[in-house]
Amino acid sequence: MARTNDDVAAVLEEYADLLAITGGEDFKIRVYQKAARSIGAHAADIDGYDAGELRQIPNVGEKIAHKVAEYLRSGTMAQLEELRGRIPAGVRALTRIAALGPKRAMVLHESLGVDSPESLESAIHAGALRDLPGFGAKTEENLLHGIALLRDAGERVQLGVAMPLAEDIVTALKSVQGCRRCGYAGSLRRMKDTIGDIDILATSNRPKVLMSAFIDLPQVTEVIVHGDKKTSVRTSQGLQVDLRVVPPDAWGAAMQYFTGSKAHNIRTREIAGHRKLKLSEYGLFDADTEELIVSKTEEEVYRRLGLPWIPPTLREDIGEIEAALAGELPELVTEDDVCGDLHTHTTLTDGHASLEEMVEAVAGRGYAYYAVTDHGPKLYMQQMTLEKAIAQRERVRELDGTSGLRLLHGVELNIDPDGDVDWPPDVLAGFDLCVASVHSFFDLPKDRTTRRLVRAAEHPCVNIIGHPSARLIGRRPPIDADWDQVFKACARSGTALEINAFPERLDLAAELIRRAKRHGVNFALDSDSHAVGHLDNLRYGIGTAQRGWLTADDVINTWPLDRLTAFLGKKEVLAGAR
DNA sequence: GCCGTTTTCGGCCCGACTGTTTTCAGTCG
Repeated sequence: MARTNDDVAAVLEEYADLLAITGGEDFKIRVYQKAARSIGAHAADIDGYDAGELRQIPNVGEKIAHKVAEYLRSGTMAQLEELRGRIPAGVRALTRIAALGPKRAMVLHESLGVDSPESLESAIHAGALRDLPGFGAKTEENLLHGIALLRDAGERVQLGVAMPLAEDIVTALKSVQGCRRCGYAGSLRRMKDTIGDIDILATSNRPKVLMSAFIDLPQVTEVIVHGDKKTSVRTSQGLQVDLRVVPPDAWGAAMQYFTGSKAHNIRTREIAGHRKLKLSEYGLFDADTEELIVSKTEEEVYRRLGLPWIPPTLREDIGEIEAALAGELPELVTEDDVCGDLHTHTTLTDGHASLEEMVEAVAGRGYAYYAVTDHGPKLYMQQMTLEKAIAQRERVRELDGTSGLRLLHGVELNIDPDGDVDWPPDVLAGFDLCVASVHSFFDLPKDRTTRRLVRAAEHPCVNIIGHPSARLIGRRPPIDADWDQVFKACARSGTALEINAFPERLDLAAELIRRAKRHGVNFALDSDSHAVGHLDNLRYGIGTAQRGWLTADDVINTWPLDRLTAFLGKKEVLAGAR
């Protein structure tokens, strides 16, 4: 479910951005950002809260509580509207360009009238930035690069944005009279890391009623086309949503068709052709007589093509058809296989929930074990110290075993440019597990980045390389490394690669997961939670792992605790033997 | 604008890099 909290957090972030662009006081901006994060991280849904209840949330004081209460009542805030009136939306979009913040965005707007990434690109090509103080040749180059990066992300939104929206729409449509079945298809069902538009499929004996209900949904701001079989709308986030209604008996064939991918469908239609069959969204037909053969379920459709049912996350025509024909489809890892989370944070560093709150939330998830891995001291802004880590460890030991949960005390180390990490081995040996991640120096030459990651992987105490490529979808490209060398080092040294489930990371990405798997690497599927609500993000990591063709056996946190601890302990044994 | 006191005002995660300057603002994590 898309939560009110997320809406409000987005609105407060927008307000903070607009304050920053208009030259607002730094501390004031930060307070709005902090309040946005606190509300986003607040465990309960704030829908219906009054100002008094809102004030109970950390970093929400009198002023912000009233603004948020106003938003909850009326759907907007007067002061936000005032700023929106002064600053074109495109100027805020400028700050999404890497290395361009609010200050220089405003300079560009005020002196050159730049009001979108596109107009900035034109201005650069026209040489308009040459005479602007503070903008040199290198800056122009960086800005063009940033604009290209933004364009590559295009109009697509992150999986973590599209999924809750699609689920809300499906839930709403299922309750409409006459609706028999409803579900999402397309790249969302294939769990791609970004989504261009949402495809929703339904069967109904009253399609007109369903379509009317669809265009009346509160999320809809624009109707693009409106018919009985297909209706397309745009939502307040600018995302297009297509609803297609098919006859009840065509559900399976339509689901297969609209799930795609296009490349996968071309292959399935080819196979149909070879068998003198014709496959469309309405069913599998005899090519000569046009007689319907099957259409009710996807399983039937695939079976009549001589194939087992192929999981949507594999349908990219990258070998799944061949594997299916050979009976060698992988038994994909599922959320039910996961026994614990191995990378999470608390308020000791940059998390928003205390150790106790996180543990309590996890206890309800049926995990067998759970690791707390706050940042090490090298991430200076977190102000971690060994004393704090040891105090946390004592508390972890006290809580261990409550609610049947085995607690592991870990740390997320920072990998420096040379591949070194925060603490010496004798300190690290005191942790149950060490995640090590890249948080800075993203632009090192490829050979240096490779050495850096290989050294980290070969460190006797590092068990998991966290978010290995350090990409931020639409904002920062992956670091450049000779990945095969890195994967070999991980396989050799018994270091797992993380699949970080945070929607803006999804790192490793599916393609690199497949490559790593060929080297025999193990993986850790982690939420990297900084709040209770983030624990649910794990499902996006599951989708990514499935797209990487992983089975439960590939993933160390599906293993029982004794096998996991043996894996974590093996590194030190290896190190001791050296 | 929030928080937490030394209770009504002062401090607010800290350090480093980049590109532009000629001593630093802007941006980032």
